[in-house]
Amino acid sequence: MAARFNPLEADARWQKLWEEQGTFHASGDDSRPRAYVLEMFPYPSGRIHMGHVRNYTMGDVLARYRRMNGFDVLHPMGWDAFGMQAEDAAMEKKVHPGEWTRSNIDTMRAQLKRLGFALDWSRELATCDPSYYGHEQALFLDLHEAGLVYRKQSEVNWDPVDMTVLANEQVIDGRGWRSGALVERRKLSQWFLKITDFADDLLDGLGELDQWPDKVRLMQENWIGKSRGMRFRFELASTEGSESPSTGSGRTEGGSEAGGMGSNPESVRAEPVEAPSSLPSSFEVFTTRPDTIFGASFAAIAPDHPIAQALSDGNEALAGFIAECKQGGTTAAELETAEKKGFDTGVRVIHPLDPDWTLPLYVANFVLMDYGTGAIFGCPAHDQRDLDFARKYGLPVTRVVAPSPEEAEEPIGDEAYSGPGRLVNSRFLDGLTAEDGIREVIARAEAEGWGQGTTVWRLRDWGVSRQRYWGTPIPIVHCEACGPVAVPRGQLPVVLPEDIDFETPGNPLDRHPTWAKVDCPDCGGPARRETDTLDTFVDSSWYFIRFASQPADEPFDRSEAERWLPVDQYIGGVEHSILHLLYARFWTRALQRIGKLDVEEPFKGLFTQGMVTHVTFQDSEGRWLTPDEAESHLGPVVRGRVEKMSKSKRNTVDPEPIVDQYGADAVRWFMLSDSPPERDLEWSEAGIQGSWRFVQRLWRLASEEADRGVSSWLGDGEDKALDRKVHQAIAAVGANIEALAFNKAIANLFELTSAIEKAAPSPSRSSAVEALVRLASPMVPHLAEEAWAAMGRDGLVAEAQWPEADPALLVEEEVTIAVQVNGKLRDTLSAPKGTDRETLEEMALASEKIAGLLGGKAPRKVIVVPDRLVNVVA
RNA sequence: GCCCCCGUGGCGGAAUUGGUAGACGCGCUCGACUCAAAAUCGAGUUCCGCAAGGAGUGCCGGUUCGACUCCGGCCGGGGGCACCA
Repeated sequence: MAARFNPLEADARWQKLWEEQGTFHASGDDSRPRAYVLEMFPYPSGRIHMGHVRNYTMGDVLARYRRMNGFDVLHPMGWDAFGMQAEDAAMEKKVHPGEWTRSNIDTMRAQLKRLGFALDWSRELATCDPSYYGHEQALFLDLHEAGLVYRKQSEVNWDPVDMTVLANEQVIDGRGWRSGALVERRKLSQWFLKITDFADDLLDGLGELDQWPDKVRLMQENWIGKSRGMRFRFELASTEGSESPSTGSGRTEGGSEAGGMGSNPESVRAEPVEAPSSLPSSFEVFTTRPDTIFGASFAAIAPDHPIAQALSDGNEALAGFIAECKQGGTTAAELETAEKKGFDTGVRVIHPLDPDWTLPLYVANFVLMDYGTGAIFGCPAHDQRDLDFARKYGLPVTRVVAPSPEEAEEPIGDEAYSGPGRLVNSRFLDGLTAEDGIREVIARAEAEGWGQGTTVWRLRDWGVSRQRYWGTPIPIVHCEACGPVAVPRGQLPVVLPEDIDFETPGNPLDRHPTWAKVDCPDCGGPARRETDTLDTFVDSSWYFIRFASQPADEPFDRSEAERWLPVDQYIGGVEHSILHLLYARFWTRALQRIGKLDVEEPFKGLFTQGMVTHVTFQDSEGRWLTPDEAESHLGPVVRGRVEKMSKSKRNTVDPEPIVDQYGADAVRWFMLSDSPPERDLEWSEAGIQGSWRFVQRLWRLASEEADRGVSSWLGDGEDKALDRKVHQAIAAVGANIEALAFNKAIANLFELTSAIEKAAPSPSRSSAVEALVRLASPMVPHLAEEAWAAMGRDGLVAEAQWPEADPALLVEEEVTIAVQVNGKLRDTLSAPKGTDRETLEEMALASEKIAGLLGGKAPRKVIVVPDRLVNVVA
């Protein structure tokens, strides 16, 4: 038997055999229980990186483990193949996005295959293939028919140089990430999916996802952002008479006389301005704290609120203020330090619970048009922003919530009080708790008709239009006569044209000479195709369904898909916690609502793995160096932080040469060892070498056993201690794989390996080696097959049974009992498992050390935990 | 600002319901084999101490016979969200 395991030769041989035999094809129609294991499919950006290797290795171990435990396993792979990078490449390298993408897919597929993943390649799909996106277009039309798709004008980030819409993530400090041009807000007609229809379901559904990380559920909960509260109307006070507000005060800086128009001589001779006639007589505000309504001291509206717009007509000061608000930076840091600014419009509004009480109306920079109603009432005593604002503009601050009756008149200082308490200074609400107060005010508002209880969501409908070429064409035709018309099903897929040009910025579909020109499917008149494509998140919102079932003539077969779904274990990066996972959940529920698929949640179990990190190096001028460069660099080198592998920091490690050098198994082993899978894993040369040594160690053990052959069965009889270790390892490795605690499963395997190495030859030892090979096979499958064959076992270890742990062998016969005095360890003793309390106490007190420490005195108390410890309280 | 997670040897990290802290790996030290090296094997490796012994899971306090684990208050690191009314 070869002294060393040679992965260069063995890996390919086994990979070929698995492929030829279809070892990892999902059957889907036999009697075995089914398991669907899925990792987030990759974007074909060029080459596989270590993050992929880690992600797919984890899924692979689980998939192989499930197969060995008698499951029919679906473990597919595909390509999230649409996206902007391909267009960027087209512009930079003058290659067609499709060509670039497909060639990347070929490269990456070959790289993945070299890692020996137990994937069902017969189900491979790429979202850029018309045989995929054509079905997506059909589903889009299904949702459209069901009223879950609509079109509306919406503001987008427009890059005037690249002539394209940018995602929020592509706007950096107000500029396009590529062109550097100042981004404009433009109104465009966009297609939207009604995800808000499902807001409550998506929120409630989180409660059922008990196999999801709490962190992800929390992030989705915050993203959906449900706020219960009340909407109510403020009537504008009459604008006639000396209180005429129409010119506004124009003050944007603080003044103590709030709304003190009379002091401004200009206002006296102000012409009666037209504003009131074009002004609505009332507007709505939203609040989560209707109980604090008697603490109101002002109302404020967003700069782009219709009333603000109307008032700014002919009021230059206000128009200027509004313009100023729009210029503000949008970065987190800028917002945090941004000053609360307002503009007193001079208009007054009537308090809904007291017609004689009016409040000044401000336009304020911190009120957002796209949340709630774009208008608020300010209650400075109990909201920090309102308090800052009130202090600045000299508005009254009235406490209406007090933690105790004694503090009812306690003035508010620099901090708003948002804690619990009872209502004060609030007329009929006095004495109520906040909750009761909220209920009471809503009840009264609803009875009197000026407001109602309501729920406001942070979640917005999903805008799916992208002014891009490399995406799924939206299957709609715009007819001059009929408006937007769905492309008839028989004409799907709407295929992207291949002959396009990227020389000019903008969407090539728009400029294509013929593609968009069509006849209206309804009236036959002249029409134009929708040239926007779908957000690529749509592509990834249903690929897991297509994996489960892929008929040619429809997106999926319902009963076949339902047999596999939901995905039992989904594994991927935490960066997809919100968007991808929320969209996929929405899409699945939408399909359920329209009766296409009876699945509520797509992913039963979710696991988010950590990143692969590596040290960074910089030279004296701050330039990033690769580890190789750092070694040979002549000047001083600064060893930087351990960071996520990235091209810009030059600390990436390409998996392929590593596989060339050490083989797939060593790489896989390293990806699983050391760090818990949810945390970051630091790549290191020492680490991969350690893995390589283990692979060889395992091989030595197996090949020695194979060489020894039948003679070992004539050995020294059973080795009970080793048998125990084997069965404990069987139980532990299995439990740890199921818990996705791969690092612990690895530790179990190390331990078993050491135990076997130390054991003398015996039948026990031979079967221990066989068990070890089976237990390690999900992690190091090539080596395991090689060892399995060398030991003369039939078939593939990939198809072998996972060994069964004998419960009788899981417990030790002799246990070590800790003996403590006052909780401190002083001695240990050995006793048969299950020794009774009295005996253990006697044994402990008989110990010389313990007797010495007690100094002849009787213990005050003795605590005995059977099979664990005796604690003597002196 | 709000929310969440995490602080354990030189390093990555183990530790069922509170019950022998440091499993396992990396690194390091010593030894064996070797002309030598690599590979491999053996022993050791929390800290202080020759030892007996003592201290020890970010810090301070509490509950308990007993706390890495539970509670309160700090400090430090990471992540998410954000003028969300």
